[in-house]
Amino acid sequence: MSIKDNIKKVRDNVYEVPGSVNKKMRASGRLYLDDESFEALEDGAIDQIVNIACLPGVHRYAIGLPDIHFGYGFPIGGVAAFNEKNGIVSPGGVGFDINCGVRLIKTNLKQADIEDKLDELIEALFKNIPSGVGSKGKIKLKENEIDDVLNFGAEWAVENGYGWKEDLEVLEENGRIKEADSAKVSDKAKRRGIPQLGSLGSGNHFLEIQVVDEIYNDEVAGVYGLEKGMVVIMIHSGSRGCGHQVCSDYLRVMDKAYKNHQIDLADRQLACAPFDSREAQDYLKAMYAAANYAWANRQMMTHWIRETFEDILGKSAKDMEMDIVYDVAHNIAKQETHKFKGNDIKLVVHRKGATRAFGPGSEEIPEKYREVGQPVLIPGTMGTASYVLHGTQTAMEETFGSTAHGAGRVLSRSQAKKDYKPEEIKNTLAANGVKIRATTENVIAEEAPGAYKDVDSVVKISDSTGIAKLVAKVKPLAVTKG
DNA sequence: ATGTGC
Repeated sequence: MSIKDNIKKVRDNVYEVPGSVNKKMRASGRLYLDDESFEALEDGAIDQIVNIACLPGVHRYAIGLPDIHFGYGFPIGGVAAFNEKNGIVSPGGVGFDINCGVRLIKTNLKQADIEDKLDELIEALFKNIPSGVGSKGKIKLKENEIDDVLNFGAEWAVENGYGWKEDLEVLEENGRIKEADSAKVSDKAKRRGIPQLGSLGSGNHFLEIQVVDEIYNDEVAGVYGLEKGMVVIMIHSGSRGCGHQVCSDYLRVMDKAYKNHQIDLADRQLACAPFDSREAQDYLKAMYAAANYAWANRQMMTHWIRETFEDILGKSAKDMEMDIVYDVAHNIAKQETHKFKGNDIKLVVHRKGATRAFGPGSEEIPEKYREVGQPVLIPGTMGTASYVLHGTQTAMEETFGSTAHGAGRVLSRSQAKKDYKPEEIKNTLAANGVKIRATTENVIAEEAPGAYKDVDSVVKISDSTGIAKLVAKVKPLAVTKG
């Protein structure tokens, strides 16, 4: 008997986990999957959806997105919203890499403009943007400056010469959540954050030079400033050791808190506290601070990417129109107001491996994108395509304005190393015309595309269910890996 | 993801 026997299909590519599977459930679950990925999904990830649906104040349903897979407490590729009145906040619902996210930068260059400079460009990017496990940034942050980074995020970066003032307009939250409070971040997290600011990280984090390969929606692509054949740059990076430490610190706090507040948990990894408790409020302020760190981090890398293109191509970044298209968070919880049965409900929306996909008219998105919905950036795996989608009204109604964030892992790192040889992967990439520069051979095997679910199908399910709609496909020309 | 184990 599998938990899947209890699940019924609601409509094409949407499954429901009934609230009756377990007596403790306070809501039902929803899974956005096609039949094939539903069959392939591990029961453990569905168990996690059931566990979340048992948490206090869970609103409507616990959601599994097309890239759902088993994670720490909460699945990755999931959304859960908890009512501020009687609900909880949980670090496991955000994950370790707070504000791991994606930024897309456009140019006015065509592939032909950079073709003979591509080797030089990727080599210089690899050199100018520190990457790898434990990598350190190249700036020397003063002890007291880390508080400004945590409290002001990308604003701090721009004020300190990293990038343009107008960059801030096209970042989720304008690159700074004002409720952040560095006083709630431990000294240990700050100590880890200080040397790492302005670095890419490792694993599936990357920096890619890409070309727009296909346009699915001319109108929206036009609004986002994208056209076929355009060279773009994508950054996939997070809050490094700083966010990791904030998560670890508050998991410990919450492990005590849930007992003190007498919250019944199906899994200790769901450790949480009531929204209005001191523990939850402290976590939110610290988590927002780590999110700000990640926005500052991507902002600094943006600056060095522009400098690198200027150096190699001999034109100014302004002349190359290296504007940011958008920047999205993939791991974050936010206080948001959502409509339900005609009422405004205040929720803490936990997105773990999920992209905000606010639809047309949302005041939270830049004015220039408001008529078409926000850009949704979904990275592929090494050497494969990435996608730009737009947020929709359907997402607002069904998924708290959220959609998938990428290709979920299907092989563990160790398994990937057994199954793939770095040399093979490099040859395959080369055959597809993709250049790669990585810190280690190891990471190339660990990040083999075969170790991940196909991003194309993830995006297709998002598009067909309407929780985000396709705008453009971009394909890599060259990639750097940490 | 991560000073890739406390």
